[in-house]
Amino acid sequence: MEEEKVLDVQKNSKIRVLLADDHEMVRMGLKAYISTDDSMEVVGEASNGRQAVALAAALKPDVVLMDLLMEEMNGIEATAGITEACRKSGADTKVIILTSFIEEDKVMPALEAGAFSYLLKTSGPEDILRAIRKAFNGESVLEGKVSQVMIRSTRKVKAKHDLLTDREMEILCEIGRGKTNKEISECLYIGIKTVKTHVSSILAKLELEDRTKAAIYAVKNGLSD
Amino acid sequence: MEEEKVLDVQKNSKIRVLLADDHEMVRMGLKAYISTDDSMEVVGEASNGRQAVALAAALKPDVVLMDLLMEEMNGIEATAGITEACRKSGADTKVIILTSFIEEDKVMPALEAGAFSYLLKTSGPEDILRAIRKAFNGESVLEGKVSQVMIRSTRKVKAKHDLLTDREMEILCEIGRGKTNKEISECLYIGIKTVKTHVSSILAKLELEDRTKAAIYAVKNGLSD
DNA sequence: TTCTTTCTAGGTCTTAAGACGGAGGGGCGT
DNA sequence: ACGCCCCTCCGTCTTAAGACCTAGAAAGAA
Repeated sequence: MEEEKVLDVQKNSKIRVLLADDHEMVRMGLKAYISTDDSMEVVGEASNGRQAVALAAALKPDVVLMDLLMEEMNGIEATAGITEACRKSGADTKVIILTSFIEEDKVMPALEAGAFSYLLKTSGPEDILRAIRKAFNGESVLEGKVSQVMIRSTRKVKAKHDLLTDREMEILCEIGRGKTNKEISECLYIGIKTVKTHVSSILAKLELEDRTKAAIYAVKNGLSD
Repeated sequence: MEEEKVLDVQKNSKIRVLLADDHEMVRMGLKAYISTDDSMEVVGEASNGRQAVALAAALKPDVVLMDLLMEEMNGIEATAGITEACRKSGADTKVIILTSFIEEDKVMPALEAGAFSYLLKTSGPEDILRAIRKAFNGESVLEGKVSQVMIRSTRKVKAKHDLLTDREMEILCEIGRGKTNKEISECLYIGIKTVKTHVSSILAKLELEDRTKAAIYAVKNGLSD
């Protein structure tokens, strides 16, 4: 019995892990470490978000270790894509965010996108292996500082700016790039009066007083690159 | 002849590499990869800048792979420390900066501190091994984008905003927090006219057109928390 | 169809912003 | 003592910003 179970773990039910990180080096490090643990194995590697989603759909891994900063498609979008695909296919893939910094504004979006755990790369490899095992068993792990951030974020709930219309978002982005109403009207091929109208409703919706505050909002929320 | 040289490389003069990165994972990845190359070996690992300097002094490695973001002492300070120690001891340790992002403001300081090469972690491991060999042979490698940044940085040399006076910096910070002239005048206990004067000279010095652009500048340069 | 939302735009009015020029006092180096 | 820079403030003038109100066209939902 006992032996069978062990065999099970070793042969049939190793935890299947997909790595998603654009740094080959990081993937190697993770792979090297994961390979030292008999209960899990790396079944695939993705170097960008798009690949991660595709591989997750194809491989149906138990766990995805996901970096947030990737080209093509960032980790949050990829996480959303994977959980969405899971919901449809009935698979049960847990996404563990594994990133370098606490980017306050990315913790909540990541969790909303369906991330199961959130770890920092500063955690030792042991922590990561533990998190993989826990995720497989349905237990979520949030790095210490993450929960603090969550508490601060809970009352925010949602980004205010998603009550903006598409057009308003465009204009907010331009404000965040420092453009004047006139410049915005020229680059969007609309009248300056129209721009003013949009700006007014942006300020009202975001509860801000002037375009300068709107620009700061845009920059801090990464809306204008 | 040829063979002797090869033997030399394999037996006596493996390139001795010191790793300095606070992520154990990254060190593992690098170590794994370097171990696949017979011409080099990892002789030590440091998880912060202070350790890196100490180990470099003790081990006198040929090459140090140095991350920029570390606790205790950052990569730039550590690089400066190592090159300084080298100069005194006559050792010839090459420091290769290996970091995640192009942080424009850190490229030049790193090179000034004595960094020999500058690589991004997005480079594949092959590039890194190549850079190690090249560094050992006295050949410097700058990742593509780095040279572009250098060109852009050469004329800047310094951040524009350090030609601002103390008072102007204070006011720029407040602008970056979204305050109006009136609010600034109140919180600094000066007249609104005075604020306007300062704002005008800030805009002139930074070559910006309005306070919104100044606010964006402040936020992007992290001047206003 | 009707109602609602979004995008467009015009008019009017108020005010914050910023340019430009002048000016006095204080600190600091030579 | 003199010049230079910094901080302070004044007045004037122009214009960009933004509030507030109105309104038409198009698209989509009820």
